[in-house]
Amino acid sequence: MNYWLIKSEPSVYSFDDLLRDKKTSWDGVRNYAARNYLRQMKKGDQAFYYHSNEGMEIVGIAGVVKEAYQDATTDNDQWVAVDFKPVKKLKNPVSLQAVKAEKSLATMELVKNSRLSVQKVSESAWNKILKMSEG
DNA sequence: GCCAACGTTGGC
DNA sequence: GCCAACGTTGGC
Repeated sequence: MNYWLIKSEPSVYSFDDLLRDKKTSWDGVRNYAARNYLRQMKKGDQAFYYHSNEGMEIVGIAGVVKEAYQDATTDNDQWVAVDFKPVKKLKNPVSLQAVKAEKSLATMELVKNSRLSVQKVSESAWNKILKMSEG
């Protein structure tokens, strides 16, 4: 089981939108690094849902319900989409600021490469952030 | 195959 | 709204 982090601008598609829709297709990714992560995702994997630009915080957890398939928004078969469902909303969102302030999380892609829209999260970072969200 | 120019993302 | 950081494109 792997852990991930997916980013979206809440004005475009927020975690609340996902809660309302029950399921969404994560398509339109046009970045190779992000695409490679999408391809590695397995059904049941979980991902932090991060709001970029507005909020700048991890607000919830989404789960993979359908593994990588041809992205319907393009004919180019090198791009893929993954389907997610909402798992749960975090009790307390974990802000980028809080992640940055936590030394053990300094190596996260969220901190080091803020532009990557799909990221991998280590198990220890995952557990750490979960703990922070409960506090 | 290198690298300058350009476009986009996202934090501030 | 600005701009740094990064990825992509395209000329050579």
